Amino acid sequence: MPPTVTKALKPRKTPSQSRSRVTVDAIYEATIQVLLSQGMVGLTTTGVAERAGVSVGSMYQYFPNKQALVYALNDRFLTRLAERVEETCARMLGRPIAEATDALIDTYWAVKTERPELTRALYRSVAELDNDALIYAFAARVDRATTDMFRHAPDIPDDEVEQTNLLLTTVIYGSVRNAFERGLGPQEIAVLKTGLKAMCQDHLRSIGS
Amino acid sequence: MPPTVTKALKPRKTPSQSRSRVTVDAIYEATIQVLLSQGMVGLTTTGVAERAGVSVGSMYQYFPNKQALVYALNDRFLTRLAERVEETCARMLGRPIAEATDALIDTYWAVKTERPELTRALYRSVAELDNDALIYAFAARVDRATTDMFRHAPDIPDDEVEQTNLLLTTVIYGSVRNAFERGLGPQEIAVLKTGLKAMCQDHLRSIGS
Amino acid sequence: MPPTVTKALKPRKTPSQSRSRVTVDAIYEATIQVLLSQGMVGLTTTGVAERAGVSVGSMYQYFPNKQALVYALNDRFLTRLAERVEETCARMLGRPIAEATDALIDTYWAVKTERPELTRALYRSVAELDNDALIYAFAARVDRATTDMFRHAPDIPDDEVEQTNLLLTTVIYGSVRNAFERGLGPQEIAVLKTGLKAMCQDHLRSIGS
Amino acid sequence: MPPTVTKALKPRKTPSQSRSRVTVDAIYEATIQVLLSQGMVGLTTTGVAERAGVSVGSMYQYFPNKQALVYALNDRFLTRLAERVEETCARMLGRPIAEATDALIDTYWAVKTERPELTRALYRSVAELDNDALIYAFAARVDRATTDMFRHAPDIPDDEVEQTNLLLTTVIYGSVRNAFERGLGPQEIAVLKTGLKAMCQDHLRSIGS
DNA sequence: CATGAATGAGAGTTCATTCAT
DNA sequence: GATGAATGAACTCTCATTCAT
Repeated sequence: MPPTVTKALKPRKTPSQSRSRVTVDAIYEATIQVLLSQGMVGLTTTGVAERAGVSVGSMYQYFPNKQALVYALNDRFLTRLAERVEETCARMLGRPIAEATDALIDTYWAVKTERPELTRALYRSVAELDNDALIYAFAARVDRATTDMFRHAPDIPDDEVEQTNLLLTTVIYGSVRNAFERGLGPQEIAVLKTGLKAMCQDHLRSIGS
Repeated sequence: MPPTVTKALKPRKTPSQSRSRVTVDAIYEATIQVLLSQGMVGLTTTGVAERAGVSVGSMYQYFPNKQALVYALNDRFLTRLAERVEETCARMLGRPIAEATDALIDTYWAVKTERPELTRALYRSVAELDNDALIYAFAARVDRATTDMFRHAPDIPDDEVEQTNLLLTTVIYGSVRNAFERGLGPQEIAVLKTGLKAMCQDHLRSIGS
Repeated sequence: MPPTVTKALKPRKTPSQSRSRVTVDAIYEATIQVLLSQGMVGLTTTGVAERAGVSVGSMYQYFPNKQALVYALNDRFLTRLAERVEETCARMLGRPIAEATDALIDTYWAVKTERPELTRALYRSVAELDNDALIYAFAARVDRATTDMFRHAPDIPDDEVEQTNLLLTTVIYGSVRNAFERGLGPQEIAVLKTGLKAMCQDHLRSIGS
Repeated sequence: MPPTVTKALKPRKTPSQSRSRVTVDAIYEATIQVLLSQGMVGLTTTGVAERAGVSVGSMYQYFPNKQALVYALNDRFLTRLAERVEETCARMLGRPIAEATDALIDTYWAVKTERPELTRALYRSVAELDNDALIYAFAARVDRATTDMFRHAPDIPDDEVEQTNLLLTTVIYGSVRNAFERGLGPQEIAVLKTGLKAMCQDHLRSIGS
């Protein structure tokens, strides 16, 4: 059911010259700024270009259309996220499942905490259809990493890996997202993190016996 | 941080005459149809009016502007959701916390399952800023109901109610949402539900001792 | 080899209400004015709308895009032309070929003379690809009429009709067009008309014997 | 009524160095390619430069603006055409008018047949106003040649030369153009050529007596 | 001289909203 | 009240042209 990309959404060219690099980076940053301050609705091409101190024409030299801007942002963000998760999973290969899960939560939480507003802004931007494909792709990528991690854990039977992975990731990702969308204070956030970890541990202990 | 409403978003009047009622309902339904088939981007006033078999002018008789349409939809949906939760909470007043939690999950899950695509469409529509206020309001309302339920549970100390409520609701709402956004099959969905319930029970048992 | 139409080029709706009629007519006339004074290059949607005393939005209510404007103009013009030719052909059914040819030249010449600048402007506008289809269609229509006329002439063998028709129409249409494109004075034009008629007569006499 | 040139349309300099020569030729050829494949609408400066394997900047070294490109193309083509006609006329000096006319038709037809699509493309490009001047100039040049040829024919009275020239050239040029614009097959084209020649001969015989 | 990134005026098009009928 | 034609600000995107490197 993953939707198909109907438009060119990738940057026209990977910028290598220094001048281009600066321009592209300015555009990225401007897109984030505008997205945060005006939201998806207020994200206009001229607005972004202006904020980036660049002409519209220049922008279109690197991004074939408006969607490509947001797409690129999501791509960057998700790539970073996926890399982080993969890193963690690699580091936790062979460790007991409880430890692995804890590490996963830590990693996920950390990424979200780094630029929380950007995270929220991006979640919303996904409404523009074509990004769905991107999301699915990254979900699959991350899924592969965590599944692998769990499969190598010494304390979980092979035939439970899939199911456990599905449950844990769904609960973790969903809870983390929700935690950050509720506009809570840092204290409550901290409490939630501890609670989530506890819940997972309790459950793992319960099925482990 | 809750955003403030800057526009008139409510329907101009509560329609009481029968003819109006029909018109308004047609508009509601048309909005849903368009939202589902075209997404937020393709939701135009003329499009909705046409689908509803009503003139744009008439539509503006009942909804002062485009946002009001989506606002009303969210309002309806959230009201129904809140009522259902409140109902459950009332029914579970005084019951042990494990039972109460189970019932909460069942209720929440049931509401989502009823019109899953509409649910997703609405989630996305929230991107239009002003609906945030609505969401916050309903979150608070539902929170009051669940807190109340947990406070009357015989097996939980008063000073843990707030925390437990925050954790459980965050995890439940987040997980349920995530479960439905992943585009999973019914089997996996069912597995997830069972798993989520188990996790909550395990945790409650753990802190209960 | 006739090109295919790739866009909607026809007016959105045939205007029936009086207000619409006025609007559409104003747009037609404005398009002609702009086409004559600025040429195809200077024909902008806002320019036409302004000249017509109408908002761009209104224009787009009746014409789905810029091309449709020119398309409509060509359509109108060619329809009128075709009707005139068909009329003449009908009137000349059964007449000797010499007379028929003379009448055809007169008709064609008359149409061109009526609004010569418009004629030239339209010829040029055809450069916009999709109008080719229109041209082909009308060429075929007119061809049918003239072929029919010649077939009913008493003084031409059946197996020469096709060829004679092709030659005469090619020469007549081409010559008339060229005559008007050279920017000649009325005197020279008149001389040309006489000369063209004479040429055709001479040839017919020659092959008739 | 001949339009006036408002912009610099000629190449900046006559290229004499060998490197320049190659560049300019590449640009010429690229312009033709693009014109044929994309039409006048798709003829962009960057597109041509790319096809020519040259930077836009370089192109502007040789052609002051976009129009100059098309202008140069027309210039080249028309010059070749004029030269061919002048050649024929020179060769036919003093020959009887019938022969001369036949040769003229042959020449004109041959030029058109050589690169028919280019011919059509150029005809269309003329829509860009300023080329009109060019056309008029060449028309006059060719006219001079043919008039001269006819004036030296032994079998036509001096006071009929002008008129005959006007008629013959108008009919020939118009018919040839039309023949090639109708999208006919080679057979029909051949028939037309024979027919056109016959018509001219018949007429000349008729006025000659 | 060559390059091609940068420019930005201006084009086509959409759509929320109004108001004469 | 109902209608839907009219409005026009705002948006996305193109492309001829320039000029620092």
